[in-house]
Amino acid sequence: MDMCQSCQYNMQVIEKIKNQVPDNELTTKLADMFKVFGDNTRIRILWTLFDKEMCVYDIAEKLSMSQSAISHQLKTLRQARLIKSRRDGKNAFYSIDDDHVKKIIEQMVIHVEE
Amino acid sequence: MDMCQSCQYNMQVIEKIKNQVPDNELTTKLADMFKVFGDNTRIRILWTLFDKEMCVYDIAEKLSMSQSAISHQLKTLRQARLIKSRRDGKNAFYSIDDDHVKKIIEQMVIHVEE
DNA sequence: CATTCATATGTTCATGTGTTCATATATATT
DNA sequence: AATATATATGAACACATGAACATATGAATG
Repeated sequence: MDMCQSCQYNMQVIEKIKNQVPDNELTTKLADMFKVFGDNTRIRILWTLFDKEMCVYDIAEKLSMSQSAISHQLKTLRQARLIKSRRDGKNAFYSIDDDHVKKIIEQMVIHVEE
Repeated sequence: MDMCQSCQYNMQVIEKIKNQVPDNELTTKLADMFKVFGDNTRIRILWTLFDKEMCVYDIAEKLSMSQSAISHQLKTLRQARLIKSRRDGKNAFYSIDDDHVKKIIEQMVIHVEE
C-alpha cells in the first residue's frame, strides 16, 4: 500500500520506540503534553479554534464560561505552545499554533469513536 | 499527493470537527482519554508494552516501581481499554489493546520532538 | 489444606488542578 | 487625564490524583 509522508514518519517513530527502555525524559515530556490536552475546557477551546482565530471574549461566550476561566486556560495552552496569540487593539486573538495539535485531536477522536 | 487510508480518515475527521459547536459529550470523552495518557508512569507502562506483552512483576521491575503502584495504573489503563490482560497460571500478562494507542503516542512523540 | 508466589485493592496522605472572586494591566475613546 | 472595554493575574477554595502501606484475593504446589 502507498504510504503518505506522515505515515512513513510514523513508521520511523515506531522503530524508535520498539525494544527500548522508556526514556524518562521523553516520557515525562509526553505525559506533560497529554496532561494539557486532558481537560474538557481546554479541549473545547482547541476545538473552537480548530479552523479560525478567536478573541477571548468570543471564546468565553461560545463556551458559556467566564472570561477569567478561559484566560487562565489560554495561558496554559499558550505555555504548552499549542496556541499562539496576537493583539489587535483591545482584543487578543488566539489560534492553533501547530498542525500537530489537530492531528493529535483527530487521532483521539478516531480512537474514542470506535 | 497520494494519501493512505489512515490519512483519508483524518481528513474526514477534520471535516467533522470544522465549524461545529463543540459537543460536550465528545470533548469530555476526549479529555478523559487524554487524562489517562497524561501520567508518566502510565506512559512508561504503555511504552514497555509497545511491542510485547509482559507480566506485572516484570513491568514493575523494568520501571523500578512497586508492584502495587504498577497494578493500580494497570487497572486505570485497563478500564480505559488501552490495554488488555490475560491470565496464565499465577501471572497476568498485559498488552496494548488497540493499535490506535500506538498511533496516538507516535503522534505525540512527533509533536514533542520538534 | 496450608503455604507460597503473583496480583489486586482499600485507605491514607501529600500534592496537583480548575474555577471563582477580586484586582491589575493594557488599549482605545472622549 | 478620565473612563470604558478587553484581557491577564493572584489568591483561595474545593476537588482530583498518584504513591505508599497494609491487606486481600487467586492460583499453584507441597
